[in-house]
Amino acid sequence: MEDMEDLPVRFPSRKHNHSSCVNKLLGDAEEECRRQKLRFTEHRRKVLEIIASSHKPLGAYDILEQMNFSGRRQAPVVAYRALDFLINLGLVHRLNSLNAFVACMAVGEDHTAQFLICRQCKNVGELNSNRVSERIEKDAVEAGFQVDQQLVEIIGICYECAESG
Amino acid sequence: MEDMEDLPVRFPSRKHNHSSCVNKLLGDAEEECRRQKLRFTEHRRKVLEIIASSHKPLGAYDILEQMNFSGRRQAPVVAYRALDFLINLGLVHRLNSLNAFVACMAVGEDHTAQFLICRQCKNVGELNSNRVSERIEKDAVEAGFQVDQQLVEIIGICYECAESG
DNA sequence: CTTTTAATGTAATATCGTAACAGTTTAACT
DNA sequence: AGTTAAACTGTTACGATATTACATTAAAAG
Repeated sequence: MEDMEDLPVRFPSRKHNHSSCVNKLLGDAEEECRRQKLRFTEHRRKVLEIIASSHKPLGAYDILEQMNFSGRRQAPVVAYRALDFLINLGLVHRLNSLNAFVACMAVGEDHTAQFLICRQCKNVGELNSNRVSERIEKDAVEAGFQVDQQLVEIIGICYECAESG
Repeated sequence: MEDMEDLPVRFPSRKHNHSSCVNKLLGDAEEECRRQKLRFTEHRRKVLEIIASSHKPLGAYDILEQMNFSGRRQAPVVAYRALDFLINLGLVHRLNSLNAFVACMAVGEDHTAQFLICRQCKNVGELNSNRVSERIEKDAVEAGFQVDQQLVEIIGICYECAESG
């Protein structure tokens, strides 16, 4: 009989409250940085805020455009440095098929992630299926391969887009 | 009880015969083009040959470098056009995490594919696990997502590299 | 043999990402 | 506090990846 674990998934509804999820993520980031004695600098906060304010993946240069606090245009490396930091902390994920970035939707939950990319509305959701990651791990090992990292990106149509035609 | 289907996997051994796999792939390509009434032009043949001659993923510009038949340097678009063609035909796969390309190892077998990328020897193998693709499909659907395409890239250490330390 | 479709040649440019190095801020330790 | 070491920032330049646009040529279909 099949393992019936619950299947966590987060796909951003069209009507969910953005500002609350941004605030949660900023809070989590602050806490995590305190715990690990890392610095949550202005750039890092700003980049996280920008990414968290959209569930559509943003390119590094999109982010950069929104970083002109002082009217000054930042150099690309500024965005990339902050992104590296946030990715290492697990607060941001990189989507390889899009060269773009999204906020993590399951911070602090010790999760695996597979990304659900809607090619219509462009929103990205996060499937946190241990069944998928375990299946991959097992089959890779059976094939003689030792797994360090899994990248799973699933392209298709989300529930809301399927409904509205 | 668990489904015990066989698990096809191709990881290029250090001592396998390259020229025979190149020839097979070129033959498959010709046949497939005849069937679909598509043109297997010089550029396309050359690009496929270059990719098939290596199990290490090649970037578009690496390929380009090897295309200097006539001493003439080709424009990037030449490589990208041939790559698009070969990818649509299923003869070549793109690895998103590396911005690079590899030859398909299971042409004409109507297969799903997950890529095994060895971070030591840089060879890339192909796991053709229907169990993995079905698990992804099921869990995505259960999460309300309609799947069009799956991208699965697995980074780790291959069997031969694990053996030799 | 002409019409239409597909492929090529060529140039320019867009997009994505990193290296290198000097200067500044922060944290940690006398 | 003053010193040192580590982390972060500013800035410039550049490298790597990929696409657009358009004129030309070759091939297939009628």
